[in-house]
Amino acid sequence: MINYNELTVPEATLIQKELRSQVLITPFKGAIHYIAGADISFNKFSTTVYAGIVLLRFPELTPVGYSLVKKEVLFPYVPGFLAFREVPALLNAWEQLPIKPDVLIVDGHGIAHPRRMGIASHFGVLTNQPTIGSAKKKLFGNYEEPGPNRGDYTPLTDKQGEIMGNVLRSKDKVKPIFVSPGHLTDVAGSLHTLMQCVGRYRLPEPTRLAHNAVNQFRLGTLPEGWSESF
DNA sequence: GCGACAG
DNA sequence: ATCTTGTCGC
Repeated sequence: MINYNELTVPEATLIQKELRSQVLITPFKGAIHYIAGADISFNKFSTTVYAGIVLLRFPELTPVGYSLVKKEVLFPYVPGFLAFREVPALLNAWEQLPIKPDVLIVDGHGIAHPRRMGIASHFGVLTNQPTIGSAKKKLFGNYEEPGPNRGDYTPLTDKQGEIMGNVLRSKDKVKPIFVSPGHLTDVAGSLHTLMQCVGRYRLPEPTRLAHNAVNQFRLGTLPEGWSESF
């Protein structure tokens, strides 16, 4: 694989345009037995990132274990190019998983991106894995504010009216989250699956647990590697 | 030129 | 993303 650390933004843009043709937006078939959440944590001004993937049983959402990996990253955070900063470390965490989930939820957007290549789509294409993008803020597109109750949602569209994903109120009266298909699933399917992952918090369980895990890892409370004890 | 801008 | 205490609303 290409070394993302030495890329320029123009070069990264070319890679996104190439990968874009490989993204497959199609209804997800089959049952989901395992689902996972991926996230990254780091200290401000540091080049060390702490990546993690938490595996859960589905639909119970009971955690099975987590994969934690530390890595040096030089590519800076540039809106629209998050994948070049976080994907390398996440791939290492992915390789370390003893069981691959049927679907992976990534913290960021899927095709709701200027070039349809958000981090969830990027990771999905590289691993040939069904992925869903779940972000806390909009990156690209237009939408109407969804209703105030849990479960209310509105479409996120591009400048041509094409629906890229949905804006979902995951909890009563909290800021909505942005859900879009990454790879090997579609807009309706990604929303449906994600809704089944929302518990009593704003963020879906896979993402929330992954966020907790990488933070504990960064702070030295959890060890690197694969572990089944929480 | 101006506003927007995942983590 | 991370750093942070109290504070407002349900």
